Amino acid sequence: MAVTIKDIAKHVGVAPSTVSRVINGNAAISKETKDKIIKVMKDMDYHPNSLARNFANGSTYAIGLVIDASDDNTFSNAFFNRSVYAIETVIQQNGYNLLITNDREDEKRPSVEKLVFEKKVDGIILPSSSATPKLIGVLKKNNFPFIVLGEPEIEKDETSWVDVNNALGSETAVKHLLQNGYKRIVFILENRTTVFAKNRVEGYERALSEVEGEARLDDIKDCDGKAENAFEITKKLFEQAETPDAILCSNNVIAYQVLRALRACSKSIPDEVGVMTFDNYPFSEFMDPPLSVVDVDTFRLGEQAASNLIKKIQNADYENQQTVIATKLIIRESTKGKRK
Amino acid sequence: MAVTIKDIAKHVGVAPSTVSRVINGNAAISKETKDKIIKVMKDMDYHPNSLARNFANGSTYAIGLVIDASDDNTFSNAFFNRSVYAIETVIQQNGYNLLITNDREDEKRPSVEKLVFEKKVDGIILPSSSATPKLIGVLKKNNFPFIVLGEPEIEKDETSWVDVNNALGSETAVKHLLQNGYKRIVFILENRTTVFAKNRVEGYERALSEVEGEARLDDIKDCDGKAENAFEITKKLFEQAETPDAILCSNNVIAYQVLRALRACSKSIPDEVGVMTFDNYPFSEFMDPPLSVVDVDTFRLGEQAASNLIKKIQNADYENQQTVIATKLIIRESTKGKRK
DNA sequence: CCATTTTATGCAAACGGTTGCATTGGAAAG
DNA sequence: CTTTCCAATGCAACCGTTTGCATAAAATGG
Repeated sequence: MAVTIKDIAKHVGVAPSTVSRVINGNAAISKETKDKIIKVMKDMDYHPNSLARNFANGSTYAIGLVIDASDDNTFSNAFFNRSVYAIETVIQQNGYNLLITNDREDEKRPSVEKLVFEKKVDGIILPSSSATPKLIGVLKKNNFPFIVLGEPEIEKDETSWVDVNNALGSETAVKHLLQNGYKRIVFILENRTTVFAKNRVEGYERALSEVEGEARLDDIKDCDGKAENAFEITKKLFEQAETPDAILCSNNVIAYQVLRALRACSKSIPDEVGVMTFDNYPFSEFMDPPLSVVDVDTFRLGEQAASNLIKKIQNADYENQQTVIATKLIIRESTKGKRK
Repeated sequence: MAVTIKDIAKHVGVAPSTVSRVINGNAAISKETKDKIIKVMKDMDYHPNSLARNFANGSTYAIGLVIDASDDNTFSNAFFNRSVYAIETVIQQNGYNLLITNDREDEKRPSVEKLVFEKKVDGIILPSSSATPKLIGVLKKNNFPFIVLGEPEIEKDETSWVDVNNALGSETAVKHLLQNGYKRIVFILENRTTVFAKNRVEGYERALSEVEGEARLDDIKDCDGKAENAFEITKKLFEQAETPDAILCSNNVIAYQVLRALRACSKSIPDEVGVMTFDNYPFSEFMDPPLSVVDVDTFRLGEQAASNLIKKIQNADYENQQTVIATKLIIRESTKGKRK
């Protein structure tokens, strides 16, 4: 067996409690004793057993991150990664560990609830797609700290969440396009049913509503979850009599398909058609032409979520808080302006 | 406080140990008692406290996954995601939880070693980039179960690891190109120094060595870690007197840049130049033209790693094992053959 | 029908820390 | 020189479960 706190105590000639106090630094211990204990701990290569520690403290020092397993889209996951990285960074700085669980609904006792009931984590972060009434109910009933990543569909005002200002993001994007001479702007989304998609649509419509009758509101296209459909959708757009002169994409994969389609139709960017997309993938800068984007700071998203959750864990009556993170427009070649 | 095993015992009128045995189902308990206990557990909404449980068992039922924090490449992480998903799936099926840590070298007591010393996990999975002599030393000294994701640079034969058959993968790819009439094949890598890159180069050279003097071995280009450099590299290739007629890319981002460059040089694919890449990104199928790829099954990679590690955790003298996963050639448009 | 084995259950120690309370010795205060 | 107070440390209970050993009851065998 490994060396325990008692071994240290025995060797130094003090009580285990004294050693414990040195480890936790939460009580007055004479410098002399302290130094002796620290030395012996080093010499004996002692490491506190976190199992025992957690048990005694009634805390796991772990926070759970739920991942929507049904989201098989590698690319959007890639994007999510920055958030995960941020979350991990913040909670580690605060002495917590990150426990990741896929949200599988198919089991009798869903794994997420298990984390709560069995006290496997001190708090959880979950994507809005996992924030079902059932789960939220369980969490609230148990007074369990949690925060939602992305604006939830339910109990918006009674839960903590962080999200990107999607509405304002697309509003700004559309306005930028309008200012650069583009008039009929089509918005292509991967899946219109999510909350964030709705918010983006809202911003899109808001921006267009300020312009006199020039915009057509049926110019919102849905890829039905398959970004590659954007290729056909775009091609069809340009077969119509009245063709658009700008396309706003809800992500980079769609943007890629749009670029392909425009090439196939021999449309030049940005002269004839402006293209803009959400999500600043590292490589949008190197696309052809370099893409203007609505940059979403997913690192800050994760950072906010994590620090918020930790506050809640450490202070039970920390009140619910909704944080909205601003997007940033990055202007590149693809929206440089329409040729008159 | 939550309801404990003692509360259950009291209500049923048995000893706590009996309840424990029912929970673990590892002893003979009369059906009658068992049913009574189960009923009361349900009625009182009892859930075993895993903190206490883990403590008593001396096990965390968690496995640690180390992520190379220095790898800021969102795209390769996206790829890694499939492995993470697989790992999570397998360990959850076995009753373990997944704990994720970024490998930060900058701290005094590196977080990875902390996981080991403080018994925060029962075993760890680490990428070969984190498999430093120091860490491996610590793990071995503590007889701590671990498995490396990707062929490690050191102690290849004395550690467990899983990897993709990179050498054979590129060998097959090159042979396919040769068979389809391409003669001078350039290999563009993101970073030639990693083990897996070396293995790929090895396969590339092996395939070429079987052909009579037609191949030039200086046809290996390194992007110095920046995939976007592939654009310039490719363009330069076609400014030379003797131009290549096929390009093998070490990942999709490179492939994308290569496609761009070829378009800029007005080279047609696959007529004049064949293009092939590693990693079957969902969208390589929708590139222009659809890309032939060396498909790397990262799901299986993670799956293997996880199940291997679990065996090792549950059976201390399970011997080290090296698993190499075959790649698969997926032939699409981009290597259809050179026009004679 | 008694001896032996098996089955079902209880008892209590153990896991390795943490922490409230008690105790001691010495310093500060009067 | 007492009295008071505080800093430093020890004692022992406790956190919730598991498990080896003991025991009683029931089943089996001869």
